Amino acid sequence: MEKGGGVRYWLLKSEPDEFGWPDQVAAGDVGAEWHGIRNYQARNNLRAMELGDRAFFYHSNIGKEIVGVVEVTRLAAQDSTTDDARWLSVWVRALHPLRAVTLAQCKGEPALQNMVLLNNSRLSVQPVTASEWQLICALGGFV
DNA sequence: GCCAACGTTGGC
DNA sequence: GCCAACGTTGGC
Repeated sequence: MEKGGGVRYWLLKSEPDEFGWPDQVAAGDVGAEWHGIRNYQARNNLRAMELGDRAFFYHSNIGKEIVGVVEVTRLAAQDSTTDDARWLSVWVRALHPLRAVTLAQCKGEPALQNMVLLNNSRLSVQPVTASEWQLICALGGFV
């Protein structure tokens, strides 16, 4: 568990008809609470996030594509949508839109074959490696 | 709408 | 602690 090694990278999944990129953008610099995570692995990833960490915003089900970059603005704390102390949420704000990078596109990239997105499709909060991050940013036109 | 993969629950 | 049954997620 590397600590203090600078910004780390993540991927957050949301169904766009529940909460999509436009909703995240509309939340502005204050951002929005990333709530509703009820999976231990995902929760542990939330807990590992630090201020300033960046995450891809992924549209699951509808779209199946990475559509933007968000930044962590509040550390993990009690999820406001439950009293159950096991569940945490962070806050994130929209940082930059991406030209959509589709799941199919990722599958076609040899350098992305080990992405969690391709190998554990059900995990809704995932780590992303620095090299994966850079490649997807390049594909998405975010330089 | 279907189904595979995965996580959780609960009986033993 | 094992494992069968069940529920959920998410790609197709």
